Amino acid sequence: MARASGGAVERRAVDKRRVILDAAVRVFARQGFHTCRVSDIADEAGVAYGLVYHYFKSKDEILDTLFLERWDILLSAIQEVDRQEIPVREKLFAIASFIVDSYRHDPELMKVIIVEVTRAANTFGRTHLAQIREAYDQIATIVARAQREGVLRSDVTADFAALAFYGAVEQVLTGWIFALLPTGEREYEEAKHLIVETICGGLERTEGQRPAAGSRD
Amino acid sequence: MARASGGAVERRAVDKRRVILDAAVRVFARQGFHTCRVSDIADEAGVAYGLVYHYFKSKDEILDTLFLERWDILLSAIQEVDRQEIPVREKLFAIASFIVDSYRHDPELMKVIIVEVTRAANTFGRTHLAQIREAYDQIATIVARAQREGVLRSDVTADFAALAFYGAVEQVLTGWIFALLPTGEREYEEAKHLIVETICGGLERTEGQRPAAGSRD
DNA sequence: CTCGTGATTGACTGACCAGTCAATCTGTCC
DNA sequence: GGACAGATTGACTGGTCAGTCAATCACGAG
Repeated sequence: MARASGGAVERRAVDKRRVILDAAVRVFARQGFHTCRVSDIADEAGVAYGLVYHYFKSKDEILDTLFLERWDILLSAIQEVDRQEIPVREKLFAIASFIVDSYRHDPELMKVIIVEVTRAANTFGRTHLAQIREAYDQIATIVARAQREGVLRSDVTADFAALAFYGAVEQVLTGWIFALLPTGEREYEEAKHLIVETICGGLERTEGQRPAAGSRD
Repeated sequence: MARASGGAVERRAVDKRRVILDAAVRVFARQGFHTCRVSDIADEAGVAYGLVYHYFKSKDEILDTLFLERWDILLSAIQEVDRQEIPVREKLFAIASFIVDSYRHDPELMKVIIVEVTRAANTFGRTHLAQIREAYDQIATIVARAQREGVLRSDVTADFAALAFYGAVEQVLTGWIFALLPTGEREYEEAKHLIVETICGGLERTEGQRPAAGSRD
């Protein structure tokens, strides 16, 4: 199937699959995975009900696909960041930036991934626990190296540090998703700095560091 | 109904309601709210199907009740902590302790609250967003006061600090719930310190603070 | 003993919806 | 043109379950 000559056919086929996936993002974001019907996705995509099952084995597989597509990109991005020869703080900033920018670029997709998979570890995320853990582990690796180099304190375990970092990021996205936090270009940039500042620098006022972003004493 | 003389009747009635609620916790924890059937709860409680609807308007109302009961206690606990005249760090430690101990005392209930409500803001938590926000706000208030007193830095907003703190706590509980993190008495105690240490002190190695692993000031 | 009220029972119903499938369409290849 | 393959359609089925309800029970009061 899909011989070299059949480019046009295959292109069209791939497109419909994509159309369905994109529609699913919108529907999941709007109604939630459990609440929506497969027919809602078909309607949103402007295709017949049955076509959804031509391209996907089940409703679950659609969410699955959406998550894995995006999570793989995230994992690659973290690895890429880790390869660079820059200070931890910059690595963490780069990771926070990547995730925040993902949200900026496609809030609906990120909403689905966070709300329906990452934060729904019971229902659906269970299947993907390994993937999610992989992200934690990569971050922990970055922290552990910095600890060995003496840049980060060692009495907070790397695993725990990764948890706290990821927790802050997820919490911020969740805040945006449910409008607990104001959104906007400025807020996105600010959040990146705040996350890294909080996790690396800590909340307590110290002598050494007071970079004060336009602040007064 | 429930005349003064009818103590025994009322007691029995209240008990069955409680039996159903407790059974629901076990069932929700084991199978998840969406996956379980009302008949599973009835079976677990050892009562007839219909009795569940005698005490609760709907399946949702059971989860509702469970969440609100517990969340009210949490909110009171935070307020109580805030009333005390102790340093921020100790206040945050007390809050972290309360939540960790809640988990220690009743992991199934906390699992249900975290997984099915708090982390499931889309499906169910939406109804309780205001309650959840209330907890954030109370924490933010504590941070804000400490900022005014000059104990905490002011370039990280109080709202954001609360988010990061709560995020760390929730992330740790989630780690325990899904066995990403080892559980046990020692781990529970350790977690309380790590959360506060990370959020207040930050991950970076500094001159002033270096309370090596086992020690306390 | 009898009445009444609330507790308790579990069979039943009505709605919903994921997934199936047989029919039809579209385009390619020879 | 004919035949084949995959794309596309949407009506239909089968199973699931939340919630209802009429019947029965348990017990206190008079």
